[in-house]
Amino acid sequence: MDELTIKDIARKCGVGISTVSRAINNHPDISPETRKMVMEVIKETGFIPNNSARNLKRVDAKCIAVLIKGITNPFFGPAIQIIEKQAQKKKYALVIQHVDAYGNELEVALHLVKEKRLRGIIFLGGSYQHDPVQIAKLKVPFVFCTIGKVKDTEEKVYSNIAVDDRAESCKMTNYLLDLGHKRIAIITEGTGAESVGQLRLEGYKDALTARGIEIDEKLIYEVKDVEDPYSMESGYALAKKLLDSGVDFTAVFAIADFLAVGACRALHEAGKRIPEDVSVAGYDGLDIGEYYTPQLTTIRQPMEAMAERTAQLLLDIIDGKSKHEYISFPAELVERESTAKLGNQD
Amino acid sequence: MDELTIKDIARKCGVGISTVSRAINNHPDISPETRKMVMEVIKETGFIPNNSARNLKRVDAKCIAVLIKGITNPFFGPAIQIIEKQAQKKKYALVIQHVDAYGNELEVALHLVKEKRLRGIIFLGGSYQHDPVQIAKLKVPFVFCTIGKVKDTEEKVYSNIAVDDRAESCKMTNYLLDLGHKRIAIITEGTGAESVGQLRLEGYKDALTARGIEIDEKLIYEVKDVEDPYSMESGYALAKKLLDSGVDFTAVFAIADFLAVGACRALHEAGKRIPEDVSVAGYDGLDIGEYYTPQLTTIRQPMEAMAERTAQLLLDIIDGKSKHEYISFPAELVERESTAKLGNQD
DNA sequence: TTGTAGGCGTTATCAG
DNA sequence: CTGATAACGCCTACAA
Repeated sequence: MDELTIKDIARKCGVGISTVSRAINNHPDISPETRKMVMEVIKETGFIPNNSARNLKRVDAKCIAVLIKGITNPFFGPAIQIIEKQAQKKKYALVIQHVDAYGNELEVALHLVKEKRLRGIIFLGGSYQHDPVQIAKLKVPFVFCTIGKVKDTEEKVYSNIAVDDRAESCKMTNYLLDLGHKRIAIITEGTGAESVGQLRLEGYKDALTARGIEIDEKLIYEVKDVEDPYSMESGYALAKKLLDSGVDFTAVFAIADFLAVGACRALHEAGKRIPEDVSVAGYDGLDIGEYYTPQLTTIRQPMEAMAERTAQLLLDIIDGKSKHEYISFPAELVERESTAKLGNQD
Repeated sequence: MDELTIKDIARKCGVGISTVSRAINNHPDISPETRKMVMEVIKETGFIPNNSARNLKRVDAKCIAVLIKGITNPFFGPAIQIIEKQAQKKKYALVIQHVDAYGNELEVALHLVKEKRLRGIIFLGGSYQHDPVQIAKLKVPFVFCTIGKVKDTEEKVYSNIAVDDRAESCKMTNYLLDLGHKRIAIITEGTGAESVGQLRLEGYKDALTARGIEIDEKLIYEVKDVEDPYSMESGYALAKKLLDSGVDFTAVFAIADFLAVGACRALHEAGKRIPEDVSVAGYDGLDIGEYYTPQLTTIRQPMEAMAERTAQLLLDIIDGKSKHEYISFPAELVERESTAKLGNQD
């Protein structure tokens, strides 16, 4: 009596096992009364079908997964909600899995596909560079969302939906340059050569180079070897380093809003006013940027729209109604309180 | 050739199925050379055992789960890391599952126990009131972490590790009272009668009542019917309502740091200085409270210590080395910049 | 040390 | 419409 199985239910109902199965799975060929009776007993006894057994046998589970990089990244919160809704609308089950910052999401995906019978996968965040061997092994359609660069091969084997991180980063840097800043420090993330942090750093360099400003390595700070590379703590620590270095700067571009917040605190503690003494810019468009004082100038990624498109695209591909695509979304530079013209502030 | 199974590996190696299984599962009775050979083939072919099949058969999987209330609650980030480490130390696999704010975590737990063969469960956040029928159905040991009230029955069927929300909330209210505030607005969460929001509200009332101050319902604001009840957005909206109501107040106690941040913004926009015009207090001890300007006075829960104790307790109970316990952790009132004496500020 | 056979709980495929 | 029965992929006695 420890674990209830479908057999017990069948016996209790005085019907065959398959009848119970049919009732559970909303199969058409079963009489309404029988179904009702069976369902009643199931409710009474609190029977829960064993998912492992189902996954093992089932071939056509309508199920997709979303793998999220980072245990607890608020950036993806709204995206998940939206994907959930889209999946529901098409009657797909959705499994949500977090992958920690230094984990290999493709690896996790491979395992998950074996365990559940996934029809498709969405990757939220993470690396844009993956082992082609692993990519080849992943037989179900998948789409990366929010993940920058992508090698444009002739035959697309996956989809990608993202903002052009390099260009947007360049845009923000140009914005700061237009405000008159020349000594712009950047706080970026350097966990690996294949993360958005690198793309955003490149965009920064692009902008400076285009204006003929030499890139000063003393103004580049990279988060490394920490559990959460996009934390306020990291931003704070690096901004402190920057301040301590004594190097001259009038603006800080943090490639994530959280980093920007941390940087703001460090600057504040050092007696710098924002934006009067130093301008600070972020990236992502998190809520906190709106509620922080000063409100953060940032690059807002259209997360909702991207998530919706991602889910639709994946579902369409599964249905054979679409091929893989690389889609670039425009981001918006949101001017707020944390940046100002050099020498003529606010 | 679509899906590799243990049989294929066995054939490729020219050994029996069970030999492969033994190699995979680190069984003792297998010759080192055979194991090595098998493992090599597995690596080459990229074979991944089907987890569903394993779960179905296995009885002694060393696996526990942690269920987290809220899709993306940064509050639990550090806790998860710690639990992960403790589990690893004891060679337990850890399944991490998020339950959305309005989902039933016990329900999810029941399903998970069936699917994987869990030895125990940790609940992070969520309701403290559960259907006794469901509780009874959950046959594996489980411990609630961070979840306030608990009915003290003679025979404990689960464990609970938490701060005394009611008392701590009372402490914070008293602190504000001691600063001279009498008109203290509270922003709390009212999603259900069984959440920590209610406990904290009670603590607030306790403090006022003890001082003979009448409770003014016009000062009580509850978040309701939103996807994320602990958001800055909610705090902002309620603080705005409070301001618009024209009711008199000199302090705001938000029962979560995020709510406090939102409230701060609303006050700031209304031209109120913090803490000169209005004191604001939070609860939880999130990072943001430290980096926000002004830094938030808050109740810091010892999340790390609680998480560690939680994991240890659960593992001990599983090993039969301990019985269920209700453990209360002390929280710390952290005085920072957002609160000040009434009429004699900062 | 290794291989064979049976079964975990379900669903799919058949006959009735 | 319903009920047996054979898989699903793996683990585990048990036999060799």
